[in-house]
Amino acid sequence: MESMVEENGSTVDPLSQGSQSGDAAPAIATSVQSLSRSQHHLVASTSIVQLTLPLSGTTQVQSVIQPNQQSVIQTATNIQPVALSKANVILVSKPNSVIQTTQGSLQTLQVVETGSDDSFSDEESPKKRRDILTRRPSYRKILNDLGGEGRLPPLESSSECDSNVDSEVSSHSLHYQTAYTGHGVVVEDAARKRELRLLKNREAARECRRKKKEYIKCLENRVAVLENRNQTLIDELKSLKELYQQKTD
DNA sequence: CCGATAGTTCGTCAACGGTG
DNA sequence: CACCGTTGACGAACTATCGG
Repeated sequence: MESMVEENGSTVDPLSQGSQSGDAAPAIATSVQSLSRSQHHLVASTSIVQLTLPLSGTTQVQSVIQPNQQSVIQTATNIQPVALSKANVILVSKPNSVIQTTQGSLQTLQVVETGSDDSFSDEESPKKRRDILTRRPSYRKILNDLGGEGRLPPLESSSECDSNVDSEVSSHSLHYQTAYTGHGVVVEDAARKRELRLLKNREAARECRRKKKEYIKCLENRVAVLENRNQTLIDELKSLKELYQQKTD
């Protein structure tokens, strides 16, 4: 896949970035684990573009521009929200980056060094740490959240599939009721409960995989949008640079 | 055509979180 | 706490591709 390229030549791969930083950024990013056995820790940004800007030392800053919301500046190890109004252009000068808007107002980017990639404090419980690292909202929730931004439709309630399950299960249940007489009722009951559970889980797995595919499609669409937007911004940056160069000459 | 290999799909289990 | 839904992991079955 083509990487996100920025002024200073650094590249950002929107699908691998989060695994490098190793932190959780719920405000702007959602991690996906094990989309396939050879594709671990795919990370999707909910932003339109991300620019990686090397600053002093090892600190990196991701500039996240969202079309319908305030933009966010995030370091690789910690979230650093900076308000940027929509449609502003980010001009980056290194090493002490300054966020500059086209309206002329300057917003100095304050970078907080955290010292290590491990953004978890000692006070956080192992369980919480593990949850942050490994737990992920369901595909339904992720897609509904994305849909809430107004760019993606909410995930359908899959009522068709649910109703299919219900009808199939209920028909089995009816069948079970007729078998609850005579000896070995307990054993038979357990066996039928297991059968029912397997049936439900089978359907649940199908539904889960369907949602997963849908989610991946959304991510792929988003990548395409991000790449387009990235190119637009690169072009815009280039023209602004040329304009600036003409003025200073 | 046939066997080997890789990739995909499906069912199942287990772990976890949410809910009543 | 029991129950249920969700989803990662695993193995088996199936499918596609390729070289001999």
